[in-house]
Amino acid sequence: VRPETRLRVEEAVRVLEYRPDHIARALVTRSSDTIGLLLPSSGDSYWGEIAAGIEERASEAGLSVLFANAHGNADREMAMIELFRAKRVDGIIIAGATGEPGTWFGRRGPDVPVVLVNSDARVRPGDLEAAQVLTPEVFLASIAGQMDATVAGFSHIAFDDVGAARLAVQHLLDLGHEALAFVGGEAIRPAVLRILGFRLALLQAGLSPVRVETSAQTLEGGRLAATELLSNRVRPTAVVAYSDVVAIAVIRAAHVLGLRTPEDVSVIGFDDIDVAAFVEPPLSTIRQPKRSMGRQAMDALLEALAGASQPRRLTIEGELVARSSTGPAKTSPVGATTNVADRHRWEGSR
Amino acid sequence: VRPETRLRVEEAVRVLEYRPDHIARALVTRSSDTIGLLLPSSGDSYWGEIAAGIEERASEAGLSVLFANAHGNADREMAMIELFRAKRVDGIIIAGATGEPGTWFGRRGPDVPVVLVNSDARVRPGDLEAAQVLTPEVFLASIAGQMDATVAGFSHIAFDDVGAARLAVQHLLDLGHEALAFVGGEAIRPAVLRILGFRLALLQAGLSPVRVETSAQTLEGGRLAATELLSNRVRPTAVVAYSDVVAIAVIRAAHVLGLRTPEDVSVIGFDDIDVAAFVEPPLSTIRQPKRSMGRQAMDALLEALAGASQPRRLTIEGELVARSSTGPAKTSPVGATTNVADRHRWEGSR
DNA sequence: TTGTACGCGTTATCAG
DNA sequence: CTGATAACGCGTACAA
Repeated sequence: VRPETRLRVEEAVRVLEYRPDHIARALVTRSSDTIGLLLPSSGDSYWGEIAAGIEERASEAGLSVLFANAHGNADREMAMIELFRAKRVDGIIIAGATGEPGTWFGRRGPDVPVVLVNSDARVRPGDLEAAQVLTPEVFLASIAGQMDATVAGFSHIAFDDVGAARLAVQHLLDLGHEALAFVGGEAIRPAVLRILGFRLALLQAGLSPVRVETSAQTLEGGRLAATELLSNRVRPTAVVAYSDVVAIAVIRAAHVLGLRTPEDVSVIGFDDIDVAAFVEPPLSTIRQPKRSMGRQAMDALLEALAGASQPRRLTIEGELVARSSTGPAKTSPVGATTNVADRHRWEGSR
Repeated sequence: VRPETRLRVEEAVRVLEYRPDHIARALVTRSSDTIGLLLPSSGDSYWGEIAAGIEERASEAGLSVLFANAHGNADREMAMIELFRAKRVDGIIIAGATGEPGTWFGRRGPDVPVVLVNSDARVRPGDLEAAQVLTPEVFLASIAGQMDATVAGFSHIAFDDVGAARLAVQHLLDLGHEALAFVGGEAIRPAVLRILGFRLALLQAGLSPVRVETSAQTLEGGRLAATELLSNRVRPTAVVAYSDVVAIAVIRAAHVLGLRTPEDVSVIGFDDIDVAAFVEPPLSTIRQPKRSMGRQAMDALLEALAGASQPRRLTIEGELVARSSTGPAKTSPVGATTNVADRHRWEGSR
């Protein structure tokens, strides 16, 4: 370009305050430089962190993000995906999906790359019960095929829930605990898998769970479930909570019942949300690298956008963060252990 | 439309899987049915809740939301506003802005409606010191004009920080406390205003603050500041923390120093974030209706979009939620009160 | 009621 | 290297 012309143009840009119109550009290039992000909810620091990682990476790559909350509602999830497509987004990231991926797109399949975060598939009715009753190996096998099928064709960044739960149990075992219970988590995939990992690890150690008490994965739900569990005559010495949020509720419920943490009952959670280190006592937990997972989800989408033909599958491992809500098991408080042993025998035999 | 033709069209829609192209539509209607949302960060449950309220209302109104995190960086803030305009959003909501609204748009002013949430203006260098040193009335007057000027032309939904701080102090006063300190909050507007309300309320009661210890508004920042404050020989009997996050850090720091809450030191925060009720002890706080504020911000934008000529100004009042982190002041532990009284005299006279 | 032409602000293509 | 012109898919206005 002739320098003189260049200057004249630049001057014109200045006085007219010209800015390229991305809408018109998108119409002709058929690319909006925008991705769609669907979350269960943005008010929650867990999904918020994942969203932050996604936005961060997207922004680096020059993409904007259109976001919506699905509120765990499969219909709304579909509607939003439809909207994203109408808005001609270049790609879609769906976190914590509750619907059935197979139904999201019509006969021709997805017309834009899709990456899933922690949402491999819908839990089928009965899965939660199956996870508690079936032999873990049998259940794991049955679920594995189902996962692959429903998620076929999508990239997927998933936390290793089974492995994380095993880590949690192992930590408690190392501290000498033998009477373990699981609290919280409804019929959603991560809960099913954490319960599974919990049972698997216990089985390997030759133990049976004292109890698996499911509940809504909220503070209130956790409180209710924990109160129920801990006011029982036969108490666990340690509880694995579905999440840090539930763990905080469990500690609180224990406190209300006059039980100290970790002296009377150890509690471990999952996720390592930001307040975990600052509650009283500081929470032991299995850390989930949320921000990094968000970035990796965006990386996978970027790859697909760049023309990768194979969807990317990534399993993210958790990491034990041992703080103060877990401690050594009391050295045989006679009466209690007898009861617990009875309970074990009963649970193990059904 | 003739019913027969209608059916023929609908059939065609079905077989071709036709969906209207919002991009092409936006080009001609000059309206993208999308708004831009700029947050300081989405990983944080405070802004996340506000975002949730905004998204909820926007969705009801049939609008999508394009979001970005500014990370408290004024340059990035400007860049994102620029991007939003290039993408032809119908309106912009900016939460927790750190930049100078006057510089966001060129000579001609904003070309789309803008609503601000809790971000009336930039704090000028010196404001934080002024808030601590000046007579509150003088400072308040000086700041009021400045706020109106920088925010002129924008709608604004703002939490009443001054009033909220007065509520917090009043609560402590009612419990018999006389030695109060403020902890946390850097040179950002809400901190300046909360410190102001804190001083104002104390002044009216004829008291002086034991200390105002500023810090980053993070768990770590709060911990450092509180440790510094509480390891001093002259300790307050109650502390007003900049936020719930800081309050949690203060309680933790107190605990590490062997101080019990609320027996040795009462602590109150602001915001009522979701874990506030579940930390140990449950936090007393001034609740901020975050989700509702988000909805109201969106309402203001919708109003402007509908053609309202006047920007909407809304001040949202806080609400005291008294839980267990605050308790009655100890009835005159002689040695301590003498010291505190001395300190008062010294502080008041400077 | 139905069909047709034009323009929205770009990019891409092709002739000068 | 420059300048003109044709799409992109939709709304709108007007003619048939």
